Amino acid sequence: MSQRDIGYHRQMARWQPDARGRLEAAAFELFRERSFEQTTVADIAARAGVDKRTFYRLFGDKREALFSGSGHLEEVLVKAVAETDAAPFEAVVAAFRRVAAEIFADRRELVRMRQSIIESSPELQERELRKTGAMMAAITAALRAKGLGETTATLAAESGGTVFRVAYARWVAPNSDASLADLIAEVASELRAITSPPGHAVGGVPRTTGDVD
Amino acid sequence: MSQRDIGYHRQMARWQPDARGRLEAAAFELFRERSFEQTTVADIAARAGVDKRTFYRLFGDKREALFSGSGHLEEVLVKAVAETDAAPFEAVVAAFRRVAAEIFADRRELVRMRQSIIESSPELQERELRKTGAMMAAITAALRAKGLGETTATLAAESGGTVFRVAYARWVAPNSDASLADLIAEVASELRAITSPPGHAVGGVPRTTGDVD
DNA sequence: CCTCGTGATGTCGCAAGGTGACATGGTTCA
DNA sequence: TGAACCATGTCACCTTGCGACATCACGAGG
Repeated sequence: MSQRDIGYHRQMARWQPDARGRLEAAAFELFRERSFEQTTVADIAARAGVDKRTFYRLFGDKREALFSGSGHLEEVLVKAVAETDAAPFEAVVAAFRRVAAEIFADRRELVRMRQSIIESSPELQERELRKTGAMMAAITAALRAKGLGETTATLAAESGGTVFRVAYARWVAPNSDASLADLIAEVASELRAITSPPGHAVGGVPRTTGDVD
Repeated sequence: MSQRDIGYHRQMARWQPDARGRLEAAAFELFRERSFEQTTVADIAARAGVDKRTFYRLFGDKREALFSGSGHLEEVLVKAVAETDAAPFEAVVAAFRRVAAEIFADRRELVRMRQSIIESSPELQERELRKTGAMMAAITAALRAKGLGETTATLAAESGGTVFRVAYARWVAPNSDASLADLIAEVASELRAITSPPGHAVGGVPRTTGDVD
């Protein structure tokens, strides 16, 4: 069943190395070939040459195979937020622009494929929502660690996240060619315009101190 | 097993009426008594006096039993947004204040119980995220129907949603007694403060007027 | 060189989520 | 009276996920 007859080359370990990587790759391929729903964990394991049980030991559940990179992303984001000393919202936007350049910039095609997989499955959409939610929470925590109040921190993190999601959606869209970092800057500016006081004057906010708890 | 000795009063249908309502109630009770994970669909069905298969015909999946009201909520929200003619962000905030008064105001305790159930289960959290996401999409659509651009509509809807979520979290919190509508107004004003243009020379975004698609 | 422990895997079995197909029996209308 | 209807119950089955136990290469000692 598995490949026990390998072992004729150097290392010659009992099992081929990087089971995790092979499983991620197998899952990605299969989700594209068939769909997420029509791919069985057994299928993924088979293509990766391991047992179904091994898949679960490495991933927790079928969806996780597509979200392995989110940990790293969160890490970079939190560090970026912690290191800057700009105002909360600006700090978060800057952090997103940084990951845009450091992590996403060179992977547009890959991101597009991944996105199309996610969009085809409600289950994956839910998981993505949870992952981004966790990232927002991490950013909020990082902001709070800098002395900000709960509400201010949450609002800054969530708003920044909204800006990122909108920019990201545009970036991933078919005929888009602008850089993600630029799109983020644009969207952030639009958000400022939209939330500026009812009247009109997009400039000076009429007081409304942001004094939080 | 099912409903044994009923049928002595008027209608006397083959089955007790409102299977859906009984299932929702049974689920709510059981999720509180044990937890979501430790409650089986079979348990819920048994308590409601119907078969497991009936549960699935009415709900789609186990989580759905807790989110039946979201349809109504979305409906009211969309209508409120469609009927006003205020600026986008203000329109969304106003819509949320309306549902706060019309739907949530009298149900704080129930909402608290429900929230504690959701917070104890990752699966339910994911589902809630998806439901709120769907509501934001509906609001975005309502805004677009009024002639707004995709980005503006999305940003207004999402920002309004963020304001609502933060206010809601405060409202549901243990020692809170302020009204949800008031909290929403407060939080909205804080968001305006946070996103108002950087003091002055912080991070002037390069150009990028808020010109939407 | 043998032995034992360790760790990543494979095997087995099973509870629970979810679904298709078909059986049932009140209700309604011709 | 009878047929079409329709919400339910029944049954069989697939898949997800997990606990428990068996394996076996590899490394540390004796």
